[in-house]
Amino acid sequence: MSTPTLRDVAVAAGVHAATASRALNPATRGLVNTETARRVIRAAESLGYRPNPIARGLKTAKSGTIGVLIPDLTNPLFPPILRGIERTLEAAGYSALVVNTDNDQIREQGLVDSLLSRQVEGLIVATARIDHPLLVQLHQQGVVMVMVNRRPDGVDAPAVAPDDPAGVYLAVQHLTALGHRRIAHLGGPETTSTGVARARAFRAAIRDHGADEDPALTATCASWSEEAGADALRGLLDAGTDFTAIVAGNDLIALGCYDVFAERDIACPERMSVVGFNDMPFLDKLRPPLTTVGIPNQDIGAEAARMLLELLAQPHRPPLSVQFPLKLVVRGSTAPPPA
Amino acid sequence: MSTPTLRDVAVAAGVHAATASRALNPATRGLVNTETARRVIRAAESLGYRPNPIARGLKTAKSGTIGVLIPDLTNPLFPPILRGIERTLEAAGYSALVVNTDNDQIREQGLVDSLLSRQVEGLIVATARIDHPLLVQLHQQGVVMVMVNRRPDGVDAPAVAPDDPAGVYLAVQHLTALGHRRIAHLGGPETTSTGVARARAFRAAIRDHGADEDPALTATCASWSEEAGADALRGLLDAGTDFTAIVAGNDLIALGCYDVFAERDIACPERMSVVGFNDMPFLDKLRPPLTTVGIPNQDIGAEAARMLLELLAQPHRPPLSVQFPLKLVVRGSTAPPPA
DNA sequence: GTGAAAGCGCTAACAT
DNA sequence: ATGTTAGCGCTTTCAC
Repeated sequence: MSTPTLRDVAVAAGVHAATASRALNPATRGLVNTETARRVIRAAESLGYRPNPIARGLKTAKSGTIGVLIPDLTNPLFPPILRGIERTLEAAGYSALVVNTDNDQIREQGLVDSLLSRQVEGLIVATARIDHPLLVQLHQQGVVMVMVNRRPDGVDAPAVAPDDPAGVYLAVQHLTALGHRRIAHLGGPETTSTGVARARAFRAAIRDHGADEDPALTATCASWSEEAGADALRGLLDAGTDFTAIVAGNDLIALGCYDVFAERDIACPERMSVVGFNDMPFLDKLRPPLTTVGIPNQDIGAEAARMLLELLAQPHRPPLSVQFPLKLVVRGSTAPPPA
Repeated sequence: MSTPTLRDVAVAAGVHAATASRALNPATRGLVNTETARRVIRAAESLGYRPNPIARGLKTAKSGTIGVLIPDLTNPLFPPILRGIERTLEAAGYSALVVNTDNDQIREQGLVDSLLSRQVEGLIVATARIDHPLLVQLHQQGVVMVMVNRRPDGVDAPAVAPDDPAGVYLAVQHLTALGHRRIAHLGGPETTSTGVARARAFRAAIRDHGADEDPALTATCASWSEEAGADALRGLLDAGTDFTAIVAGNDLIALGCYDVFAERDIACPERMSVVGFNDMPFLDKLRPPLTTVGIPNQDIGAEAARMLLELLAQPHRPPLSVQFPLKLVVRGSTAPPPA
């Protein structure tokens, strides 16, 4: 009385299991008599037959499953990405096996092992550090993968990422248009490619807009967190550096700035402007609402999944990477500098 | 040169595949000579053998996989729950197959079909509506499941949920202690058990604390969202109802109140206090920071997973439900009523 | 204690 | 166009 098997369907339709298989699979249905096919399909329906992808996978060496490596699902950046991934995979009959690595290399190793032994056909990796030996190794082993947001050195896999430089450019442009000349950057960790890329883009954008190029205006945060952002800002302030605006490496770092503003009674945006990066949810509820660079995360996820599916279909395509355009979301945390 | 199979290990160790299987499985290792077992294990290690759970599953009818139904991963309530689930499953050698239902019944049906055909051993369901025919049906079919947060009528599965009445009680207690007598409730939709339970608990708490029991003080939101919360509050205000504090059905609804406060120039907390429910991230960054009832979501998820595993191990256990204690997080959105 | 053999549900040659 | 056979990688009787 358990779930009916292909054999049951075949018996009910009066055919051999192989024929039933062919009839049920749209790709091979052409090989079988239309009338027989209809009969098999009807039998399958009336029995409530559902194919067992596990058994199929054992035979075809395809699991219909993609592994997704996320560092921390609690970071609001990732759920929309995952959403996009799932939608796309789902439409293609694939499922996502999602794991949280907690940015822990040991954990990651174990989780990847587990994914691989579960026969995932490919990996979508949103956890890349610049130096990422595990990924290099997997890539060499021929594991098909697509990177999201970041691409480590030495891994020649396609990546889909926001166009960070363009985003930073938008932020700096906005601030200089408001009249700011001394703009600080609170960058993400130098161990992340995102951190490095945004910092580099910041320097270029400052130059392009003719603002002050002062190395003292750049600080690096120990992590992408409020605390690290607050620490970095305190450092800048304590050093006596003079500036009227901040481009934060991401929204969390910008939130850290808010903490310091409260601590030291700095009026935002009157005395200091800040721009975040990511457009996390609920930023519009802050006081002041945070001006930030918005990233189309769901689209990015969807594109990553699309690319992976394509790569699986055509293993020898050149790995093209794509960059998504960003948009500045202007809210209340930016204003002209104090006179 | 692909990944080594059990047979390869067996050959390397000079034994039969069956023996290798026994040696590698801790549960059956006792059946085999200690020395042979050691040899097999060594061979497995040196070949980098990793068992194929798919093949194992085909034989044992166990996939090592649990389906998790989430309405919307973008809702910050769910990532921590999922975190707790994954941690627990992972420790037990299980993996989670996570799907977003978008609260869409058709979609949900399809996703559940897909999970079931992927042979999930059980379901953790965080999407329950009060009336949920699909779950009733699955439950009748003997699908093992555990509910998170809500339990629909007619489904006799264990549930792990926050102790909502206790949370509402804390909120009301806090407000009455501050001196509020006329307290409004902006409840969640009546189609959700959470909405109904919290509204009921609100009335009871009001009575227990001797505050005004006025039916006009209770409104129901069309959904658990900012917009719906704002709409409900506008309705109450427009009706001329008099009150000095609000217990919102959840944080999103409370955020909707903030919008209306801004719209109508109502000072919070001076003229109106609000308490949320859930303690979403970043609530402490709002102006004013939101007082809310905190829910140990990760613990809840972990417990749900634990219960499901237990249920799988002992199918005929009585379905015990558990309720998690909540704590009030007092921030800046609550103060004594205006004099 | 270990090997032989069968089979989980399905699909892909191969044969008819 | 359909049936036969074999086998994916593993576990589990059942013999020995």
